[in-house]
Amino acid sequence: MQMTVKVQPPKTRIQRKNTQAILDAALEVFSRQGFRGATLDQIAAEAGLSKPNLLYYFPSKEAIHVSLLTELMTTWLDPLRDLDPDGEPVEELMTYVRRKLEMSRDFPRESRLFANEIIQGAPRMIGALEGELRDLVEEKSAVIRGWIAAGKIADLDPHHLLFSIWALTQHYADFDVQVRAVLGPGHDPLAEAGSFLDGLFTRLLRPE
Amino acid sequence: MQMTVKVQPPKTRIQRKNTQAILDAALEVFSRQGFRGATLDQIAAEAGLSKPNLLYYFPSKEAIHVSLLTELMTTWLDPLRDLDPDGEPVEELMTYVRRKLEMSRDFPRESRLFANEIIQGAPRMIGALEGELRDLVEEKSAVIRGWIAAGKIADLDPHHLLFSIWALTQHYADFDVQVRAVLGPGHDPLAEAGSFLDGLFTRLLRPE
DNA sequence: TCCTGTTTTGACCAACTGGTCAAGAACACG
DNA sequence: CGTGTTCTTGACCAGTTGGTCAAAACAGGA
Repeated sequence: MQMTVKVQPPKTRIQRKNTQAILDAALEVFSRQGFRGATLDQIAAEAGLSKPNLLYYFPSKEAIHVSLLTELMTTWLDPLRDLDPDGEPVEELMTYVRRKLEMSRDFPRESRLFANEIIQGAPRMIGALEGELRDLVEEKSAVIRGWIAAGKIADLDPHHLLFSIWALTQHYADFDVQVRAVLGPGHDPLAEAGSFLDGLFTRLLRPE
Repeated sequence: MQMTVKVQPPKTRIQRKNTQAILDAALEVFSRQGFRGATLDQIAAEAGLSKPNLLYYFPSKEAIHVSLLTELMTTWLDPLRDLDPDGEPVEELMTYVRRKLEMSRDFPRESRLFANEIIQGAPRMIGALEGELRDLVEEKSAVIRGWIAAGKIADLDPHHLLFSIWALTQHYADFDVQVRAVLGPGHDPLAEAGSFLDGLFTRLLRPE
């Protein structure tokens, strides 16, 4: 029966290959078109499979989308999870910024998938945002407040500090087209962003 | 004939009222669902009109979308246009930041419409981005470089400075759902963002 | 009041959408 | 090689989509 296919990690070689191809194709299409704008035909074509074949591996369009979002939520938060309370404060935060920017460079489709979901009102993620994400942010905010109290970094609202890191790094993935249009050819947006954000957060975090 | 309706600003009272209702409804729907995800039925329902009646005022779904984007492009760039080369540099840039944040507060749907279009790869806006927008950015970048050379503000890449302003302010409109989920109840995200960004850009722009 | 131009709509259409199904093709393995 | 399982697909379906059209309802000036 089919349950095996979706509940547990795929077993056979073919299953592994095809579910991966489907998720990859779906990421491509969903990240550009959003959930409603994407069609199973597009995803099937992109994956090099027939539409009924897609639906052999996933029970519905929604299931593919949810599968992507679930996987994303975990890996997306990893860099923040790694923020070490016992590390050197400025260095810890700068590392976080750099890792987030690397993710914009290496996984722009994932970033756009996420952006699409949020802009839509996060119909399938609101739970995770108010649960997992909120808890993690609360935990790390406490750490940051500790650093501030210890005079290690400037006095900034931890929530909005995190928002600013998200906004500034994800912008280079989500608005990539605009960034490139404005910069014109002969630029490496992500490399430039690297040194710009390095300077920005160095200034911002430095205690008075 | 119909041409009159769309080419020139509507003439009769009814035309003015209905085209406005349509554009407003379309903004609501497109900004949440993106172009492909939005349907004429949704827009018609939101506008309180029948679908054929929509198509009496606009020749197609695409025409409504283009109409919104065109209007948006102008008003969206106004604050940047107002950046005064002869003003006090830090004050000019802070004013720009504040106005952009006000737009996120007062026109979040417009911000999301724009974000949707860019994330999709800007199929209907790439021209404006590489033309109008790029030219304006180039002009203002020169102004900013002048301010830097005069030692009035810190030495920052003008392009990426502008990107950072866009990213930080629009984040509060586009990712509103996430911001509220993380902050929880009892917060006024936009107000807090106001003072946070004020502090951020004060530190950032201050010459060493 | 009547008449002309404007506005509105029900009925309709072809293309597309997510999803089903039964039957066939490919595969694994004794 | 045979056979049970996994994989693949063409044909199909009902609901939705953008868009058309002719006819009806309406507005407002003479």
